[in-house]
Amino acid sequence: MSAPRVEAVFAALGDPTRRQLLDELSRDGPKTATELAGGYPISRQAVVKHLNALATAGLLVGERRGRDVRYRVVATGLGDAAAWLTEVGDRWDRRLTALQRHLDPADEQI
Amino acid sequence: MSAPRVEAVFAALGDPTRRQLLDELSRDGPKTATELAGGYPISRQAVVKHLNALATAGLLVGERRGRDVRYRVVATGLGDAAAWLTEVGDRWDRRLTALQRHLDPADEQI
DNA sequence: GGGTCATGCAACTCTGAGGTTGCACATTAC
DNA sequence: GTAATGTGCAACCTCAGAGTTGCATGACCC
Repeated sequence: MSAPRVEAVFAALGDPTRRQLLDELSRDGPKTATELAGGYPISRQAVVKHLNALATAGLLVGERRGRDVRYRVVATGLGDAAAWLTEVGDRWDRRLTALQRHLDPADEQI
Repeated sequence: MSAPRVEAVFAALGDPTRRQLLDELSRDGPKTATELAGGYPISRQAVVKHLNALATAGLLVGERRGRDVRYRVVATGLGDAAAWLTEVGDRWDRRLTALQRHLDPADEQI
């Protein structure tokens, strides 16, 4: 259940522009695509595509307000990805400590 | 200093095959490229490219042992990425609670 | 030595994602 | 009403990278 979520989140976060957008929205609060596009060397349409990718991954939602759409961060998706990272890291740490317990000095160092 | 590290880590983790490889290595311990390749529907060379990408991001190291090279996980790079995720998430949470404090019911709901 | 096995290197193909442009559709402002 | 502004849609282009194949190199085993 968490697996496909993490899948989409990392795919979305793989692009540096998308990380910047997420960063900016989390810092400044909700903005429209046109407002955001001003700060990047790419077209508004390109920004919209990135925002849609982030929204599909569950990291953003776009809320219509008359003529414009304001995008805001949804933090839950990030939590899942962070959990995956720490899980892999911890798993390796456990392996390391388990190995070190059995280790005689003649063996190669880990 | 942490920024370019995170950059490389997310770029590396953006590919599902690379996440699987990292997952497998963290679970089963060090393996060679040929051993790993057996479990995937792609060629050994493709696996090697992925392993190099992960190594460049500082998530793996390859250690030569006579004829073969054993790849093992390095957990530190993951920590940086996890820190970035939780930072963005926390930042948004702070924004949320700050907004809710100033909120009068007439305004739109966040 | 000769055979086997794993790695390394290089050239090549090809799909998909990032980007652009142009235009149509809504909504606001005058 | 009309002009201006923001969004949505679709066609198109380009290029990085995921994958392949082939072969050379180096280490192990007999």
